[in-house]
Amino acid sequence: MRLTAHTDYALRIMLHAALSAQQDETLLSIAQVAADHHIPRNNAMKVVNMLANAGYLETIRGRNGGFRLNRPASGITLGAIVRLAEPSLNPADCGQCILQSSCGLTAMLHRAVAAFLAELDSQTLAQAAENSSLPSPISFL
Amino acid sequence: MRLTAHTDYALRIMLHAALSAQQDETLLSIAQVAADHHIPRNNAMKVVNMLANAGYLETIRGRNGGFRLNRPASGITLGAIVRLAEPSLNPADCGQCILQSSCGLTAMLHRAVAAFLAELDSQTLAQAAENSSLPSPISFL
DNA sequence: TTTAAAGATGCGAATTGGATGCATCTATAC
DNA sequence: GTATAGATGCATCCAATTCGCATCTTTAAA
Repeated sequence: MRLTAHTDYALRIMLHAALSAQQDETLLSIAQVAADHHIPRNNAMKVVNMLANAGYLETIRGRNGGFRLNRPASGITLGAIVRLAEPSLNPADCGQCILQSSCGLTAMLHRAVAAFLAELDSQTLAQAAENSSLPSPISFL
Repeated sequence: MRLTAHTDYALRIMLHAALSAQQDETLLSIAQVAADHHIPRNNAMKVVNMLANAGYLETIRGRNGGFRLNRPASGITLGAIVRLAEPSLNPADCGQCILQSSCGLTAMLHRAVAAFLAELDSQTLAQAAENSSLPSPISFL
């Protein structure tokens, strides 16, 4: 019953981007955000890339590049981020089970996952940001 | 977003025990159930032990021993089994996060997990058994 | 036009939780 | 007393995940 580290990172990075967007239009650098959150730089890159490919972030290459939210935080749900980042949303692998189709558990598990995601779908990144704040200074080596 | 194999096994074994209890009072043997479900015998033992220690199963040692439900299937929820078997119900490890207490995500994640478990709490093993049936013969090598 | 900064991407190593097997012990029926 | 079946601890293995390295592309500044 755990999310992968990538999903965790994705949520943090998106929240960070949302909080940053509240203040100004400056770009965030992957390296800086990774350092701030103690996330390995390469992992942060992969997560930012994934989020950018999905349209949630805008990335600008080259010197003075970086990334920022690509659309309003009010239009992005936490559920969407989790769905994107999580490699599997099947709590169990029923493929080899002898009960197969005559099993009352699978339907139940699906409903439980649906409830989990529904809860996350009910809150937007903007709402999550309202209840959050970045420590200042954000970089406190 | 996966349950561990042990949790999966626990659900299957409990369902199996419930279905078996519907028919007669005979004991199930761990070895047999493990073979039926293609679960490694040692793992099945550990799961049965865990379930027995938690009071869900009764185990009888020695020759002609085995196990069976220790209380009515109508009084056991799927949520209870999952809570028991799952080693962690924290979808993310927030321990080292710089956002710490000023993070709007943790509360949300907790609510999502709560929704997941609530859904599983809403159905009993007896109800799950109603929608299930063991293949016959159960051992079909 | 050269250089430096910053993102993009693929590959492979390393780690770590989980799963499995082995050995041994205890209990009980026959 | 012996065979069977569960109880339990230890050791090993395995695979998903995580992480780092190397290399490439892009773009702004010098």
